[in-house]
Amino acid sequence: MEKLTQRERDCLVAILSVNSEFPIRLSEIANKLSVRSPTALNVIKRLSEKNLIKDKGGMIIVTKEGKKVYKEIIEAHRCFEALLTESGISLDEACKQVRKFDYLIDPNTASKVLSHIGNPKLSKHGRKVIVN
Amino acid sequence: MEKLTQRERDCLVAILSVNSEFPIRLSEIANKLSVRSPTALNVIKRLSEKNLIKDKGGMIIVTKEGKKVYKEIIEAHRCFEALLTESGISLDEACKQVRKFDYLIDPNTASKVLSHIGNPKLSKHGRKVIVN
DNA sequence: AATAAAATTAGTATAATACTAATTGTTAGA
DNA sequence: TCTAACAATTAGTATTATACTAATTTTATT
Repeated sequence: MEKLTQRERDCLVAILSVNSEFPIRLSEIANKLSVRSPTALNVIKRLSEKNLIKDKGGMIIVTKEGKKVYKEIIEAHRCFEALLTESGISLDEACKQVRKFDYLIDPNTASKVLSHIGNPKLSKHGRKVIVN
Repeated sequence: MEKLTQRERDCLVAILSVNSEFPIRLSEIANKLSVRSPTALNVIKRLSEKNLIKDKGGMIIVTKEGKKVYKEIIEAHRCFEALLTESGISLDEACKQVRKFDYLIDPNTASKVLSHIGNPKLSKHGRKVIVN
């Protein structure tokens, strides 16, 4: 799998972190990324070229590969977010920090570290560990 | 401080990780980064623009700020490298992985995590924790 | 001084990022 | 159904980081 950029990571996470059952809109993505829609569309195109999403009748569909990559990012995120909160960093700050590198962590590495720190499922604040 | 890129990070680390007392040569930097000299020179120029290094009579001098940034990278590197090796990842692999994100870690975050995991000075292999 | 090695300049290219302006498409209300 | 509003897309431009080759200049070493 080709490496993602920070923007591509944020975009993929934005697409898959929607609560609603409706597929996310481009304008909503643009909003979440704080860019204009042509810029968002550009990121979308790159994610498509990397086969992480597909355009299915005007709708953004995340591919199997895309879901896999997303899960790996989430696992790495959870892992390091937990580490940071356990080190005394606030959940918000931890999330903000970890976003900058979770997508760079090798999945195998994340999984080993996650075991090492005891597979945390919840942040120590009792809040479910959220990615975005 | 402006954010560094991966290349700029590698370059700064290369410059300051030389054993010899002689200032590093451009060709040596190019070699370490596996790029041609014009490319290396380009990175050097960007580091200069960010006031991390200076050209002092044809010699590359690292500024106070550059040394500070370097130390922060090293601390973050040591911190996460230790975490990874403690999780059962080989030192070589840990180093390789951590290089990809150590320069993105907030120094304050690194310092807190470092305390949390017990301020490791040595890798569990008994080798001094090396950055490059 | 002559040659070899190193550094630099000039020129080109690509990928990622981001914008505006203009156009096309869609949709919901009158 | 028509149209106004909103959404998506295209076209065009710009910047930054990255990287190359070829040519030139500078610096060392015999």
